[in-house]
Amino acid sequence: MILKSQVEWVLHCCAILSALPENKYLATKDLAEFHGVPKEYLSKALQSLSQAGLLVSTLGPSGGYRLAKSPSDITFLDVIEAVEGNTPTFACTEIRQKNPCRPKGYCEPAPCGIARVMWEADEAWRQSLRAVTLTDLSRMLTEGVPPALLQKSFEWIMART
Amino acid sequence: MILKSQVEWVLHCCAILSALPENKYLATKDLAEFHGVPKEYLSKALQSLSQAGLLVSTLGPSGGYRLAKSPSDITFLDVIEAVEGNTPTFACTEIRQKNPCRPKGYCEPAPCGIARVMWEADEAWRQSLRAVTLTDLSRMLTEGVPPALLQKSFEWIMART
DNA sequence: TCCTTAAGGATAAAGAATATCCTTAATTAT
DNA sequence: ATAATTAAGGATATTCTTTATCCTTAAGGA
Repeated sequence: MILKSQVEWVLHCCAILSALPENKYLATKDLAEFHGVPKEYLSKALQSLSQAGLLVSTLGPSGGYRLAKSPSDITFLDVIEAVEGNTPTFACTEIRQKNPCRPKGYCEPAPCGIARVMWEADEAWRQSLRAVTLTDLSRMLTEGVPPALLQKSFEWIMART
Repeated sequence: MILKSQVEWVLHCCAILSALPENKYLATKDLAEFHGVPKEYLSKALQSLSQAGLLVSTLGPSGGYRLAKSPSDITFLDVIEAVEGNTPTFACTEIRQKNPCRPKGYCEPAPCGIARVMWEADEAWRQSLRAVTLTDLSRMLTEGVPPALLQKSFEWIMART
């Protein structure tokens, strides 16, 4: 069980977009080049973020994507769920109903205990990811990085907005 | 991102095995029939549990599997990791190193902040699953179930040990 | 001696992840 | 106007993982 590589990509993209000035857009092409990932496939993931209401897009030259809201209002979970969907990682197939001793037509009163435990763990995971915003991300990704590299990266991005 | 169906299967199997008397074994065939899942494929998963030291197997007629230790000493996480492996759900590919502004040969001082957040969420998930044992599972799976059904199921199993 | 069983290797089928390509429509710059 | 640029989305291909199935081997019990 492993997350899509797109999750890593879009989180890095969000960090970049967090640094953009108001109403500036950055194109998929540039985000793909900056991160060394395939443009077309990254595009699919960014479309998902757009549909989830996390990004705003615009067409034409100088078009691309920007954040739809403040970085402090976008969490890791928002981004991940936009790409991965929000279906639980555990799919209960109710195999207890296959029990050969079970009376025909018997109806279980509650969800299977196994599913409940798994869903609770899922929720712990989500809770942890809900607690981190893009603002936190920006801080984490910049601290410890040489100022010269930060500056150069910033200029690289700004030259393409 | 979804867990293998084998995870559900072996958790149910562990619940059954928890109910076995000391030094009694139940065969893959019976576990597969009870849960209505393919015997050969279930077998692979049980082999994983065995290799992980959670189950003990024995050959020949009246052979099969039993728990290798007390149900209170086996957690959900133990079982899940035996089947799924313990590789983190987030695989950091270090795409920050693709940054075109990054000096050649520059070495990052610490793991990527994104990976750290993801790994922390992973740990929250694991922590939640470490907190539930097979003893807890037995209780959860039996409460609310009609005593007649429990009894019949127990007899079904005992008849095959 | 014969039957049953786990272990494990080989292989196949189905589905998901990872792309690539193309068309369309909107927007901007010239 | 026109041409260039861009996101959106459909179609398709490739690779990898999951989900099996089959077979052989060796061990244990009747």
